[in-house]
Amino acid sequence: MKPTLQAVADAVGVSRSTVSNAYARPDQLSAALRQRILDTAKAIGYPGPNPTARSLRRGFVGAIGVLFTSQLSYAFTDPFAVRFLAGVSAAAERHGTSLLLVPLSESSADARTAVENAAVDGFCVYCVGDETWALDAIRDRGLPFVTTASRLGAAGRDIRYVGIDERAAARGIAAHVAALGHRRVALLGDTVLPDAPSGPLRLPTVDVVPRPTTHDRLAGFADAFAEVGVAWPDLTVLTARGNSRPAAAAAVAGLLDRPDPPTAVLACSDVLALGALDALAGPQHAGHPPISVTGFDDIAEAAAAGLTTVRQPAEERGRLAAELLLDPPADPDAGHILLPTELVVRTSTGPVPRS
Amino acid sequence: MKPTLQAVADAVGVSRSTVSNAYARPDQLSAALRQRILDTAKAIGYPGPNPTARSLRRGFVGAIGVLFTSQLSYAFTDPFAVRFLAGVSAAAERHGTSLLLVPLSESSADARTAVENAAVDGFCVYCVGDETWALDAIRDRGLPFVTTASRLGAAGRDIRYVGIDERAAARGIAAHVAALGHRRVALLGDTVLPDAPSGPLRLPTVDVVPRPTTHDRLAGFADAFAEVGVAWPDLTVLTARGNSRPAAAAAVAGLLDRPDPPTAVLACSDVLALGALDALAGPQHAGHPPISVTGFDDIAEAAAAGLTTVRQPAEERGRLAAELLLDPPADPDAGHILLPTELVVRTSTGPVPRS
DNA sequence: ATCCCCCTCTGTATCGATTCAGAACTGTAT
DNA sequence: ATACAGTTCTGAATCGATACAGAGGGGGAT
Repeated sequence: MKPTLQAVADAVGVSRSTVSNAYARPDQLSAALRQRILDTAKAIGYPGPNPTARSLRRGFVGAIGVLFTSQLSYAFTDPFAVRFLAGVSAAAERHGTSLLLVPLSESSADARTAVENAAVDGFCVYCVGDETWALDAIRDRGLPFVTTASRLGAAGRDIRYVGIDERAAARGIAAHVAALGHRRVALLGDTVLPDAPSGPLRLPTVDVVPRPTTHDRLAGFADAFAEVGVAWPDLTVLTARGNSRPAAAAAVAGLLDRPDPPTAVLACSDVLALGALDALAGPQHAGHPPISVTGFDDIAEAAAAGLTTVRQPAEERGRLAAELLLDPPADPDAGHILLPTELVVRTSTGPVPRS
Repeated sequence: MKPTLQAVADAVGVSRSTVSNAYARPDQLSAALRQRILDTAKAIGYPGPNPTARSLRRGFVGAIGVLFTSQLSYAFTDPFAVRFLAGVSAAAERHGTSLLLVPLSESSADARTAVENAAVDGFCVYCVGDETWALDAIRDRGLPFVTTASRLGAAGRDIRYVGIDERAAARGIAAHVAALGHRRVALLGDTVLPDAPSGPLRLPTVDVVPRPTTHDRLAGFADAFAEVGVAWPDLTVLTARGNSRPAAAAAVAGLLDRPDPPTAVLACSDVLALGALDALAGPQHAGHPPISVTGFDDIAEAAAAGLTTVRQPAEERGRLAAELLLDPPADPDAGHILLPTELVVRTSTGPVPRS
């Protein structure tokens, strides 16, 4: 059994309070006694005040939870998520707060338990899907949180939120593509519908897409093309199972054999766009006219690949989310942040080739 | 004030134990009563058992700490560290354990406190430097841990360890470079000496290098060149402040103006190697004979850059570290794992150009 | 009818600290 | 000598739950 505070107190012959003060409030006792206590503690192998007991008594933990509404191990493979995390960690670091990464198993019941069992003072929620259970679970626990879910952000509720205007940004990059003359285009999203296999999809309207981010970006793309006379049914929608390069490549490859392949592919993320480029770089497409590709997020690889994309401040998003949580602004309106985005035109887009 | 277990017990008219059982051990009470308790709890807004109190009583937390012996926010910018983390998180996920990322401020006193205050059941320590304070602090707390520090690993102590044979792997890639005929080479390491500015360094012997990983890799490089008759003093050692591309580029650029530039640069990490390539791709080097470059780790960018490097299983390293911590093997020898590495030859290395 | 067992539920001790009002002591001014 | 102010330390209450032995009641076997 490890010695406790009490054991040290007994060994020194003082009260428990005094030993506690020796650690947490040096000004409450004489330096000599404090030293004697610390020495004795070391001598009997006291590991220092138990953090859990301290948290219980003090009423706070000194850690914030980071909740990815997907597998945690996936998060580390997503460059955008990693940059978000880097931002969160920078803010936490400055604040001296730890970060608790909460793992999620598949079943949502377990996921709720994971939220309920997390010893944290609040949550940063990185929303990948349309799940509200996570927010509900946090709210039920009465913990403060900040979210990145565009739908909730747009809801303008009292929910603290850091995001971008997904739809407007998407419209912007799509307008660029439209201005280059593209009219036969494919839109590529991650898990456009929950269980659809990678490939083309027929959707009555964009509003059936459950994931808020995917929905908003697709809707933005559609907005821009609607303005140049291309209606929703004339757009090809591709889904990739999971935000992965191979899945995106597969989805795009399936399109290339068709009689009238698109002249441009607009992806909902850079990772998907890179997958599209992979497909276009393959032998299947060799000799055919080039197809323009756009991404979203501007991850590091995008520049090297010459990808035209939408830049959003990823670290900033994480940093602000954590700061909103760690020192909440007095003004509730300040808890609702929309960050600017920027269209970055590189070499992956060009005018429609005349055939 | 949030309602407690006791409040629910009072509201339902049962004992505290019964309410506790309703949450943690459904088999200990009738389904009907359990439902009534859960309903009442929801009605009065009880947030569920307090995780901190539960941990205190149960004696474990359900989280493991991940300690980077450097700024946490740096860790997310290092591709190798991210892959390590991905591995740790995969294991944690499977085990239903959370990950506590402990932030470190500059001062080592604060850093110790950070370790002392972390509410965790054990630590995975990702060692970047030669710091032993972290291990000492963890040991003083009496917590189990697993480390990646090669020096400790090599020490063959009872410390649990997952790593690679740094020196042998480094010797392998250096032998490849030597076999290509290179004799005038530069070795590039991250923070070879703590406070040296980026650029060349004169070291009496490799053993003055404090960081274990950097030391072992440089020593491995030197081993290979010693075999072909190039002694330590004939090797140029370059240091880059921090494992960053620009710092590496700066260090290498400083060498290009010299009368006898090296024909090869062997870097201690892919990030540094990419920096070296940046410098060589710049206008300063245009028109000059190519310089071979090697990296270490085989991060994702390495393949795209055609970098010859040493592949090591990064996720695997993290995964095994976490598993060693989460289910300790009965056999103590099994707690000491050396993973295989592989030389990956790409286009960044070639024979010495005849001038 | 008696005994025994099982199923539910309760009471109390306990996890390991922090907090805060106040006791004891010391020294200084009146 | 008395009062008063500081400093240093103590005691008891408290944070919010879990564990475990055991009480009480109902039903089946004998």
